[in-house]
Amino acid sequence: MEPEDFEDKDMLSWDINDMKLPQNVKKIDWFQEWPDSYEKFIYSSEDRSAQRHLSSWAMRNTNNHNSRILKKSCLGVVVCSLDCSAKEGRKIYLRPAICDKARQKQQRKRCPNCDGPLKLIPCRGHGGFPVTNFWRHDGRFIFFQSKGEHDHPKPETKLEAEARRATKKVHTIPSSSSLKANRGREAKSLPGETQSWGNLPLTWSFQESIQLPGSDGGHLIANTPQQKSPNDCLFKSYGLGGTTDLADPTSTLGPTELYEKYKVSNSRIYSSGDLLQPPVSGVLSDYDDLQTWNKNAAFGRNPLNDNSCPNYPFPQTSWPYDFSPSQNSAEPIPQQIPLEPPVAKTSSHPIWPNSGSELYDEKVHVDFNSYYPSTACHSPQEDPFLFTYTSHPYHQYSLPGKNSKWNFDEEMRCMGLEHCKNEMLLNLCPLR
DNA sequence: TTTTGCGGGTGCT
DNA sequence: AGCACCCGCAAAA
Repeated sequence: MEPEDFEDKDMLSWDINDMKLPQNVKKIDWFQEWPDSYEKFIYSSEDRSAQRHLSSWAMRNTNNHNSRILKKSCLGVVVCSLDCSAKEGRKIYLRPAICDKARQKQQRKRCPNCDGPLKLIPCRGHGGFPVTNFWRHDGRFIFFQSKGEHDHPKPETKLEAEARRATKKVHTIPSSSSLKANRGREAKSLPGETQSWGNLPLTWSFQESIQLPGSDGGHLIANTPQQKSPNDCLFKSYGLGGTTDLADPTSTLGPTELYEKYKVSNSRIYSSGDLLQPPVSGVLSDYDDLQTWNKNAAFGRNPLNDNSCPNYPFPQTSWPYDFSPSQNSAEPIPQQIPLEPPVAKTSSHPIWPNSGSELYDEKVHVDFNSYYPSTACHSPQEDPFLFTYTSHPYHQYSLPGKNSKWNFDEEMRCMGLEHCKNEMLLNLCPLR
């Protein structure tokens, strides 16, 4: 079969090992942050996340002696061997280091919660072997195929793990007396914390704060068997979206260009009305450098270039599919991105008051978009929370149902997490 | 220091 | 041959 002969119904019939892969792809997929089961996706070659073969699962490169197809296998998840529970019963699900050496080193460390030994739960979701992911670049697309179904909880995401390390560094660098003072308090509150694990409060609290159970886009909005990327969820949740217009030759903006176009200045995060705000008054005292705060608070996540849907423009209300919150959560939502030119309309995002109108600083960014992703887009599997904590190892929040329009206050109340809201800003500062 | 990709090599089926 | 996995290397972050 010639690539050109592929029809929509054949879009799923290809195999990563096929000599020829479909090239007349009409719909490309949203980047999947948590691909699971036996799935296949076709991403745009412009998709930065796809280009980087990203996954929130801890995937390590595996040599398959085929330079055309990149193969990665899952490393599983690192848990506390004592099966301790942190605040509110949350479990420890750390991201295994990808590097063998780093992973060995990691396993010698202690549980950040109880100081107990850590253990690695290997992935055996593919016939007893780790789940494997395959990536293949072909033409204008990047083909992805996963084999196996993860049989373990989700680890923290790459960016979350990086943020944890970064936070640790911040802590190990005495920069001010106030910082030192807070260290003492923090150390006291976290007897199990080691230097290596650094600022757990930040990671945990931040997750807790950002995690909006009720806004679980994965279930709430998309509610498809497979996980949606953070951005995916967000866009769907708010009826937002973008597209890579491969069908329209007149389109002058590719995904990357659109991404650049919609970058928002770092200063935006301090705008009134933003979900995340800079540390205030006393809280801020711990951080002389706002950027430092900003960086930590942001977890360095920017879906636009590091995470999911990196290439899709921000807010656009006009979209071939109705991803509005009102959509029945039980209804499957197309996960594919039709390659049709979007009708660009200006819209105001609930948490990006002026999103799309200003530019993000690529280096110091707060990416609200990506927050949801790992927090709000959970598969029915288990929920690692942003930092691998969860109220229940395999918890799953109830679905708000049709009227899932996100209301921060309401969600917090409904989920009995009112305190999250109250502590949110404080939690954003790792040195509180 | 860690991630990522690559590739040589080995052992198993 | 296909697969899993080990190892080391190099580039990049």
